[in-house]
Amino acid sequence: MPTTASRRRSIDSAATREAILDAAEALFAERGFAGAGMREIAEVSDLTPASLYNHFRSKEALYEAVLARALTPLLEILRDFASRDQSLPAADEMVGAIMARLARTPHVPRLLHHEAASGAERLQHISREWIRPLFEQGISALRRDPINPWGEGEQALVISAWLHMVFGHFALAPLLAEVRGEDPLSPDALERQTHFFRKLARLMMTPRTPSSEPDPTDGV
Amino acid sequence: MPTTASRRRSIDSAATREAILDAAEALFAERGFAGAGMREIAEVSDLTPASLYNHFRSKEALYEAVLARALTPLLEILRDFASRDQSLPAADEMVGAIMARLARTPHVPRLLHHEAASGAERLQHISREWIRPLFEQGISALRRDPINPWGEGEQALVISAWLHMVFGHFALAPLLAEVRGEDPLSPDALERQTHFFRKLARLMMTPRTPSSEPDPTDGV
Amino acid sequence: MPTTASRRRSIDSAATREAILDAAEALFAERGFAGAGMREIAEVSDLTPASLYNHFRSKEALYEAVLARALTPLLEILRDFASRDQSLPAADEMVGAIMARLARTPHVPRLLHHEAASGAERLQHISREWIRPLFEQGISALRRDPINPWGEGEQALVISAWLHMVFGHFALAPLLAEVRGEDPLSPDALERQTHFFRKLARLMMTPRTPSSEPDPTDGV
Amino acid sequence: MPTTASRRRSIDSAATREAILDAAEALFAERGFAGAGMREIAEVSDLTPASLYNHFRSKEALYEAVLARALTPLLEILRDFASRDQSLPAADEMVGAIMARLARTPHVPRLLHHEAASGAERLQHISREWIRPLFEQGISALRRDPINPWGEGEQALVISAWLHMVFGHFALAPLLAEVRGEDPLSPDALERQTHFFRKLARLMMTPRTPSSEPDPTDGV
DNA sequence: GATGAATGAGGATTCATTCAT
DNA sequence: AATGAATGAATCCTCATTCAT
Repeated sequence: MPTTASRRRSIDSAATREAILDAAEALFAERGFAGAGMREIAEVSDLTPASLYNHFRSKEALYEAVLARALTPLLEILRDFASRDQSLPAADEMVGAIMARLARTPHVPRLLHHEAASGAERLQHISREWIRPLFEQGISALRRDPINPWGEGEQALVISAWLHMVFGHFALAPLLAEVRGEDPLSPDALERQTHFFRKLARLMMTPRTPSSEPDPTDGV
Repeated sequence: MPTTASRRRSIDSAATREAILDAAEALFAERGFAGAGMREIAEVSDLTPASLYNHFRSKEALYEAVLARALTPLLEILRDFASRDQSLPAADEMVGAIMARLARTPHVPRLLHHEAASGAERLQHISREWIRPLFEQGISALRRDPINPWGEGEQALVISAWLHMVFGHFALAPLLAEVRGEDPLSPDALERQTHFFRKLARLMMTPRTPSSEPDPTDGV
Repeated sequence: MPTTASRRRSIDSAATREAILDAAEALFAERGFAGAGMREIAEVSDLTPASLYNHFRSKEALYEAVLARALTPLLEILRDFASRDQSLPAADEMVGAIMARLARTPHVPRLLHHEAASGAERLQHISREWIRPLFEQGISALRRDPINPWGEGEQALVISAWLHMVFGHFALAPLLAEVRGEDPLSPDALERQTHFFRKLARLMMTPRTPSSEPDPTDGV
Repeated sequence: MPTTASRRRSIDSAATREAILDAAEALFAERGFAGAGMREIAEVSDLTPASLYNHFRSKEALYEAVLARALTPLLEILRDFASRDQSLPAADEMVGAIMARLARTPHVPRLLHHEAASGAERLQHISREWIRPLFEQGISALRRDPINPWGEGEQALVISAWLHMVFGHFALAPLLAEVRGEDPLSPDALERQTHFFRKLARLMMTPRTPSSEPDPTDGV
């Protein structure tokens, strides 16, 4: 049974830890692992660089804690969906929920993009621990939908495409904002985007209308 | 008229310059601007760090040279497509050609992702100079296609989606390789991916079949 | 009159203090003052660095406490010998007793070596307080032995030589262990060493046999 | 064939390297590995800390270079003696020459003392590379002297004793200076010390006069 | 008496860059 | 054009120490 004092201290400590994670998440997302400095993270957290090390053993450890905290909720959403049997297209709702979630932590996709590009050691860990489950849940949801037009070999490509579209929307938001002259993360824009995704999802899940056009052959 | 010696030296110099750009492109793509070091770039180019400065004024200048060299061909492809009037869905071929091009310089999308995530000053320049034209060409191509099912407000979203899917395929390749257990950049995988993109493009350009499902309303 | 509780606490405290001194002695001996860290000392003492400061004002203070605790018994042995009048070569027994004592605290000579090499401020204190008495007792013992072959000017050198041999045996033990393939501090090795020292002591105290060899002249 | 310029640069570089080694040797000897700071070494060498790394990969590498430069001449003296067959006691001259050499680089013994006390990994290397040869040469010299009074098991102890006396004289010089009120490294003191060592060497090599005293038994 | 958290000073090392050669 | 050496600034991190609890 913790004493009042120790409970208080533990609460303070947990708050500080979260503050550090917040600062680190934003900076790592913005500048990548190498580009974000402990000094700056400390400044944003209202601490001295030395103090960070009372909470995280190293920059690496801090980074991993950021990733874990950021990715866990996503995985839980996926798991939640997988556990329910849904008659309406799974992708439709899945995307909606994830959009809502990512809207609250838009740094996550950027973190993932940085990581993905790096091809570094850490990537393996992330891939196995977080992304592969995400894929598996997505593919199994696809399989349960009997009328979708995609063959066995295309399912992974469908999931990848959604991964790119959803995560890309958030990760490339600064770029899109510049180009489109509107913040893609504003509530308004997000709603339109979600709407678009749903429309696209239904399009992608529609049983193939036997088209008269021949399948074009690539000259790639 | 340059002497033989000076022309030779100039050729050597140009070759060295390209070697540096190659090394820098790979490293900037892998680790971002901050994460790539001049020392390492020099090593890969078989030079001393000091020598890099005989070819580029600074790390910044080198980075910009890398971006320019990488993005120019893409833009040219786009311009080329825009100049021709094409009856078949523009997106279909555009994607095919860009896939083929990116397959040869897979670093480019990663560079762009790093840049996009940063939200830094440089982003403005890139956006205006490179991405906005790319968007405009894409949208104008969409508009010229009279039967596509997307409303005026959705066109930018369609282009964005394609940007995410195409660039994401290359930029997240290391991650996808881990997850899918297959290199997404292998010729085989690339062909399947292109095929998938074409199928999807036709799907997305198909005139809307009046669906019986009501348009779902978001609870986002 | 202390209460039971307070006496208990005081005993605990004393025990903790000793534990800290033990840890510190070992680490200072191994790595010198600068090389030993409070963090490590705390770990070995099963405490937090902060807790050390409940027992010692500073690292300096802890170091001095270690020295005092380590050197006092040696000085007492010396004093004890000086107080008794001994007909048999003083050095003989003195060495034996000191060997036995040092065998129990082999860190002491290493501490002294670190200190001696440093030439630092602290050295003065140690020298005056501990080493000078040791020398004086040794020299006065030499003087009381009427038949030793050493002139007045050589007495300090004799004592120095013994200091080096005895302390060196313990201080350089890790090195000797490596070289000789045997731990010089094992009971067996220590006994042989003591035996050797006694033999040498008798040799050094033997009255000079008028040698026919001329005193060699140095070509140094 | 080096150009004039490159030869000049190489000479300058070598001089700088030596300057760094000089500074490092003195500081490592005085304060040990942990106690000596790169900043201070740089200051003494009239350089910036960063510049040190143009000449040595790390503090460790610098330290090892210091040790190598310091110990090599000693080993050569030893090897030289071993190669000559000498009728007069080998130890006598060996000690003289080494004293003369150490008088010129009095830091070496202190370095060795620091190392020896540390029991660290590096010790193995030093022991095998430098000290063991020194021992072997010494013991083989002892063996070649047919009349010395030491048994087979005592030879290593004799060598150890000399190691302690000779190296101790230099390593503990700051302490002895304090205690004896005279610098043991002054030319005068060194000559007396060498003389003493020679006298002692002859004493130790004297064939055993059958003493009537019984060999004392230790009560250790 | 013990400790978790905080910190200023300093640790070694790397950074991008310059310049004489 | 190429480079070895030099460097100021910054890197991550550890240090001894303090203090509220």
